[in-house]
Parts: sequence; C-alpha cells; structure tokens
Amino acid sequence: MSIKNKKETKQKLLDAVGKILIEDGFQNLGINAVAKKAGISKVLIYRYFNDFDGLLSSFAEQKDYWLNEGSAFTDFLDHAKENDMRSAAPKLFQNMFNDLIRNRELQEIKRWELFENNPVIENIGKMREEIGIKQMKKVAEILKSDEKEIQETTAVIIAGLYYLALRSKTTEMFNGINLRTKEGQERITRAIETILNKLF
Amino acid sequence: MSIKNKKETKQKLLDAVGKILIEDGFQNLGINAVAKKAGISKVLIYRYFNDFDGLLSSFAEQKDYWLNEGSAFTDFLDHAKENDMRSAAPKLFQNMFNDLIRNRELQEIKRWELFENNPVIENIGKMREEIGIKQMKKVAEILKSDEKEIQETTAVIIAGLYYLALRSKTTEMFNGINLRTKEGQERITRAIETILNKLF
DNA sequence: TATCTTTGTAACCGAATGGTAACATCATAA
DNA sequence: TTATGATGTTACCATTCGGTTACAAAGATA
Repeated sequence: MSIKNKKETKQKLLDAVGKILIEDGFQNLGINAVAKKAGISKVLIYRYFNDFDGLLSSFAEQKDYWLNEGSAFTDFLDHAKENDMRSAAPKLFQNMFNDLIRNRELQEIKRWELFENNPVIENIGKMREEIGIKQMKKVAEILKSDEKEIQETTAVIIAGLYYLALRSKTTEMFNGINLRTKEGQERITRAIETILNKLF
Repeated sequence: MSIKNKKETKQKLLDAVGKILIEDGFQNLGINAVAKKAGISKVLIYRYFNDFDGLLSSFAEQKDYWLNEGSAFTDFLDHAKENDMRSAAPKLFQNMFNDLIRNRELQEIKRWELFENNPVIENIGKMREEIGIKQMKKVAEILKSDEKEIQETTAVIIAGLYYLALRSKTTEMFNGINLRTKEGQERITRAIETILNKLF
C-alpha cells in the first residue's frame, strides 16, 4: 500500500522466499534472487533480518511446517480408538504422501534437508525428528502390536514416501510407476495400505 | 608419467570427477573444480571432451553404475531357485542398502538425480529404470506370489532405502534411528527382512 | 521550519563461475 | 634440421554471487 512500510516490506521478502522455493527450487534461493523476486533492495534483507539465515529463520517460523505436519498426526492419535487404529493407520500415511506430492514448498525443504547442512534447515529437521519419535511411540503404544520393529519399518516406509514425492519432480517413471499421474500415485497409496495391513 | 600424454590427461580429468563427487558432493562439480582437482588446465576439458556434459558422459560410460547395480540383481535372479527365492529376497535388498551406504560416488549420483535434470544424469536414470522394470517382472514371475502389488510395494521399499542412504549424509537420526552407526543400519536391514517376509 | 531517524536505492567490491583467445612447448615427420 | 600439428598453460572475458558503502527520500519531532 504505502510507499515506505517496514512490515509490508518484510512480508514481501518472506513471500519471495516461498515463491522462489516453488518456482525455482531451493538451489536458486539466494539473497540476490529473493531481493529481485520481491522487487526490493537486498540491503533491506541485511537490515531487517540481519543475515540471510535470519531471513530463513523468520520464514521457517512463519510457516512452521514441522509443527503442522505433526498436527494432523497428533489429532489423529488423540481421536483414534484402539479398535479403529488399524484401519485408520494406512490413511495416515496416505495423507502424508498426498500432502508431500501437492505441497511443493514442503517438498523443496525436504529436498534441501537432503543435501545441505544449513543451520536453519538442520534445526527444523531436529524438531521434526523429536516429534516423529513421540508419534511413533504413541502408535506403538496404541497398536499394542506384537511387531517389535515398528520404528524401523515405519522409518523405511516414510522414507520411501519422501523419496517418491521428491523424485516425481525430476522423473516421471520409477520402477514402472508414473509418479506424476493420479493413477500412479493411487498405485502407491494402495501399496501403502497393503504393506501396513500385512505388517501390523 | 610422461609430460605430455593425452590419454593420461583425460584419465586424470575423469578421476577428478569421481574425487569431487566423493569429497565435495555433486553441487561442487564444475569445470573449474575438475581442472583444479586434476591439476590440469580447464581448456583441455573443452578440447578433449568438447563440453562439460561430454566429460560427464565419458565419466558415466566408464563407471556405468546403472549396469553394475543391476548385475548383482541379475546374477541373483539367474541362480535363484523357486524354493530359496523367498529367503534370499531380503538379502538382495539388504545388499542394495549396504552398497548405497558405502558407495559415496553412487550416493552422490542418486542425490543428483533427485534435484536436477542434467541430460547425462537423466539418461542414466532411464537406463536404470528399464533394468529395474525387467528385474521386477522376473521377481514377480519367480515368486509366483499372490501379491498383485509387487511392483508398487517394492517401489516404496527401494525408495525408502534410497532416502535413508542419502539422508545419512546430512543427519544422524531419522525416526529415532541413527543412520550413521552400524547398529542403526542393522536395524534397517532387519526391518527389510521383516517387511519382505510379511509381504510375500 | 529545521533537524534527526527510518526506509529505501544505486553503485560498488572481491571472489568464483563458465568460457575463450593467445601463446608456449613438445614430438615427430619432412 | 626445420617445419608442423598436438599438447598444455596463462591470462583474460562477462556474469553472478554475497556483502558493504554512500547517498537519497520520506516521516517524525523539535
């Protein structure tokens, strides 16, 4: 609106970060790119966020993916009764996969985690790791499954869903499955159900 | 050895590519870096390989990962009898995981596949994709499993192993499992066995 | 109105990138 | 021995990167 407005300018810069992640990928996320995309001098990034990492921290704080991603899981666990747990568990992982496929911003952050040790990204990873462990413990507790390797097996499956979602950006086919079509994605979600049903 | 030797020089440049992948990661793989690592003028890269992509193509041709990675699988399939197939199948995936964890060069190429569409990397991906499909068909054929979703379920598992191997570079813990210790890696390989046994 | 702080931009810096041109050196065939 | 093509290096180019300095414009305050 106004010509000189700190709050608005900061928001424009933060929005530019998200735009670049979606439109250009995290590898093109830099101070110059953000300033250009926001149409604002990069000097203000240093002035308002001190640092490029400061900008990223504010971005992460605003978006707090790791918490949101956990919330759906937590809600589910709170409302799940023991008897409907087994039938609902596959849905949980299916939702996780669908979210990952659709949310390109989150996808880029996961891709980022996978190849750089940026302190900001690292912190997000640690927080999400803690939440993940708590969730798994709760799942194991509720399921009362005789399966001792819940943590390990779910790790493999979750990792698989991450990889498939990320891979869909750079390739169509993986192991004969088209990762970019609804049909291919449904083959994956059906497989999730099959695996979980046989496992627990 | 000799002061002026084209063949030797070309080899030094190709070796430098592998060194950079292992020591610095694919994101630092560039013409200047290769020349510097090889201790050879970058002009010779253009002269001998025409292009940076030409250098990468020669590197890929020399290493032909996608074929090697398939070979262990193919050998296994050729020697497997129907009755020992079920018990041997987990070993196959476990070996795949162990190789990925150890072979940092291959790891970098998989990481590369995951975030860029370099034509050279893309070609490698396509060749490996074709081999993968053939292998999966063979597995399904031999297993004669009533499980209709072999392709889909193995896709999830293989993808999971890829992700865990790649993630181990940037983080220690994933879902409460230490990806960098032998103990953590063994928890994964045991989980592979559990999953496959229950699936097929 | 005059002064001082905040918000903003333009212009520059050094380092690193991919790429090229000019030149030096060696091996060998005439 | 001399000329020629292959092998190799140095020096440069334009561009882009993160980062800084200097300065202008707007708002607030006295």
